Amino acid sequence: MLSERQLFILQVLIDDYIQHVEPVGSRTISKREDVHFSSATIRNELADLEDMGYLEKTHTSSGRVPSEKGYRFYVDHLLSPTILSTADIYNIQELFNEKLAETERIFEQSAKILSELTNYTSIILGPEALETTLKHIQLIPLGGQQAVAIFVTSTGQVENRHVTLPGGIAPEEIEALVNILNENLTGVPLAELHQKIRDELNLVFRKHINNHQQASMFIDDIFKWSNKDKIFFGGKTKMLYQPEFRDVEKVRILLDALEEKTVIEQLLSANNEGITVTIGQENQVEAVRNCSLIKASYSFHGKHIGTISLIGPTRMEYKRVIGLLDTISKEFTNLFNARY
Amino acid sequence: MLSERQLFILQVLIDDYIQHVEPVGSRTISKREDVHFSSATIRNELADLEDMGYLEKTHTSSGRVPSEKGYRFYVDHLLSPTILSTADIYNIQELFNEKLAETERIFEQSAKILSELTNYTSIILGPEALETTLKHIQLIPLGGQQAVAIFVTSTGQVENRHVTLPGGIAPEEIEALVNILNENLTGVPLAELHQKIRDELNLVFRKHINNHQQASMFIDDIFKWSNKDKIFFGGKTKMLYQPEFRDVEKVRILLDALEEKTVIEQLLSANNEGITVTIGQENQVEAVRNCSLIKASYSFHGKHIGTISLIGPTRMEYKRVIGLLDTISKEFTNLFNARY
DNA sequence: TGTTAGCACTCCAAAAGAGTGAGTGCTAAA
DNA sequence: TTTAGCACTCACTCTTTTGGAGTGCTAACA
Repeated sequence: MLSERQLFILQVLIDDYIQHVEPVGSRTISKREDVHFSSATIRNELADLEDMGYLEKTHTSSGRVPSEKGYRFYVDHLLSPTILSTADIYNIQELFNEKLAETERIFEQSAKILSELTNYTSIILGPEALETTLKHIQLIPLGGQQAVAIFVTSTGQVENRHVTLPGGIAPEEIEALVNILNENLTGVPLAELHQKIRDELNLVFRKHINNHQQASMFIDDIFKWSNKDKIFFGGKTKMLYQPEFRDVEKVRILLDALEEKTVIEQLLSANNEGITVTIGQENQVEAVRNCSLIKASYSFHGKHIGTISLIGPTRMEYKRVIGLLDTISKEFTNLFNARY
Repeated sequence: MLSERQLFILQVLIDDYIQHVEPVGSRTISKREDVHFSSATIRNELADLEDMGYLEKTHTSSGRVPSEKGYRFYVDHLLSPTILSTADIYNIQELFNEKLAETERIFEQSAKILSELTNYTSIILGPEALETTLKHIQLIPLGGQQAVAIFVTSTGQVENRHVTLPGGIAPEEIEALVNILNENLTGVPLAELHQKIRDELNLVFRKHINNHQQASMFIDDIFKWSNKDKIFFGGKTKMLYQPEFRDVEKVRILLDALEEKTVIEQLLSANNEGITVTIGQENQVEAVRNCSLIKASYSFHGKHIGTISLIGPTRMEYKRVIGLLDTISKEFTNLFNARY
C-alpha cells in the first residue's frame, strides 16, 4: 500500500513529467513550494516507488520516469475529474452551435477540432449500421444505362452507388421495383437488409415483375453496398509535434498502422460505455504499444453506436483529454437523439 | 551548348543521384561499363557542367549533385518518354477494371494506388463545378422538420445537405417546390445555379407558391452549398520514406502546408493541358520549394475539368512518374467521357 | 590537343577522449 | 525518521584524431 506521501510524490512526478517530458529528479521535486522534505527523503521514496514498479530510470544515474504501471495507477486513482477550461468549453460550444449541414461534416469537424485542442491524433467512428435503419432509396438515371442509387439512413447519412441498369427490364418496371423496395425496406436496420431481401422480397418480385430473375440480380448488385464503419481522422500528423516521435521511423510505423482499417477496427472495437483508457503495452496492436488510446462512446436511443478516440504518447495530458472526450461524446449523443 | 559527352555524363549523373541519393563522384561514373574515359577526364567535364550551373557541390571536396537547373534540363531534354513497366501497367489496369461503384471511390483509389506505386504523395482534384451540370434534386424528409437535400450532377457525383423545413409551408407545397426546381434547373451548370434561381425562379415561385418569401429563403438555404473542389490525397505520409525528409521538422512544414486548402488550390490552380513539371524554387508555395510537383490534366467533353498530381523530393523518378501520370490521366478522361 | 596518371589538398563523418553536471545510493549524524 | 554529505555513474557536449572519398592542378603521354 502506498503512503500518503508516496501518493503525493508520485502524482507530482507524473504531472511534472507529462509537462516537461524529461526524467524528474529528487531535487526538482524538493524545490516545489508545497514540498517540505529534503531531496534525500524524496530519493528514498522514489527508490521505493521504483521497487514497486511505478517508476523507471532511463539509466542508473538519471531521474525517474513513470512506468506504464505508474500511468495506470495515476489514471485510476490520482486523476481528479477536472473541469474543462473555459477556452476548451468555448471551442466545443462553437463546434456544436455551428449548424453543420451534412452529417459527415460534423464528424470531420469534430475530429479536426479535437486534434487541434489536444495536439494528438483523433479517430472517430461514425454511427454503426446495427442501430441505424433505412429511410429511403432512390434511383436516379444519368443517361444511357447508368444510374445512381441513393440510400438515406435514419441518422441522416447519405450513401450512393453507381449502377448499370439491366437491359432486360423496362423503365416502368424499374420504377415499380424501387417502389417495392421503399415500401418494404423503410425502417429496416441496415444490417438486416440483405436477409430481408432474400427472405421476403424475392416472392414479391416474382408476383409483380416480369423478368424477376434479372431484377433479383440487379437488386443484389445495388445492395452489395459496404455498410462498414466510416472512419474519420483528425490531425493524423500531430504526432510530429510530440518529442517522443522525433524519430521518423517511429512516426512511420504508427502512421502506416493507422492507414489499415483492420488496425483501427481492432483498436476501437470494444464498444464499452463511458471512457476507456488503454496505456502502452495494454494495447492489442503492436504498432501503438508506445502510445495511449482514450476512447469515449456515444449513443443513440440509449445504445452505443460509435466511438470517439484520441491517440497520443503514453505521457498524455490525461486530465484534460478525458474531460474533453467526455464532453464531446455527450454532445454527440445529444445531437443524434435530438435530430432524428 | 553542351557536347555529346557532357549530355551523356549529365544524364548518367542525374540517373545515379536519383537512384542513390548520394553525391556522385567522378570515379563512380568512370567505373560504369558504358563509360570509356578516365575519372580525370570526367572531373574536367563535371567542373564545366558545374560552371554552367547544371551541377552543384555540397562542399569543396564532395561529389556533384544536380542543381534545379540540372533537373530542369534533364526533364526538358534528357528524358526519353519511357514506356511503363508491365507491373505498372498491370496495376493501373486493375484499378480501372474493377468496377468502382461510387465516383468518390474512383478518386480515392486512384490517389492511393498512385502513391503506392511511386512512394510519393498524390493529390487529385475532383471534377470542377464549371463543366458539370445539375441532374436531379431530391428532398427526403427524416421526420420532424428535418430533411436531407440530395443533388446529383451530370458526372454522377452525389452531394447532400441537411436542412430544416420551413414551418410556414405545407408539405405539398414543398413537393411542388422541388418539382419546380427539377424542371428548371436540370442541365444547368453548377456554377450558374445561383444566378438562375435569382433571375428566373423567383418569378415562378411567386406564381405557384403561397408563402413565396419563406420559400425563397428556404431555397437559398439549400443552395448555400459549397461547390468547391474536392481534394483527394493519397499517401500523405509517404514523404517519411524519402531520405531528404529524415528531419521531422521538414515533414511537418510540408504536411502542415498540405492541410491548407488554399495551398492546394495555389499549387494545382494552373489547369494546363498535358503534363507540367514544377521543380523546387519554381513553386509558388514556400513550403514546397524543396519539392517537385508533377501535374496532369484530365478532361470531359474536351475541356479540362480536373488535375492529378504527385509531390515528392526534387530528386524524383521523373521518368516513371511522368509515364504513370500520363496513363492515368488519360484513363480518367476516357472513364468520364464513356460514363456520362 | 585531348586524355590520363599522380599527387597535394580539402572536407565530412565516424571514432575516441575529456570535461561537466544532474542525478543516484549509501552512510552517519541529528 | 529525516537529513547532510560524499563518492560514484552516466549521458551530453565539445574537441581532437583519423580515414576516406573526392577535387583541382600539373606534367607526361598518344
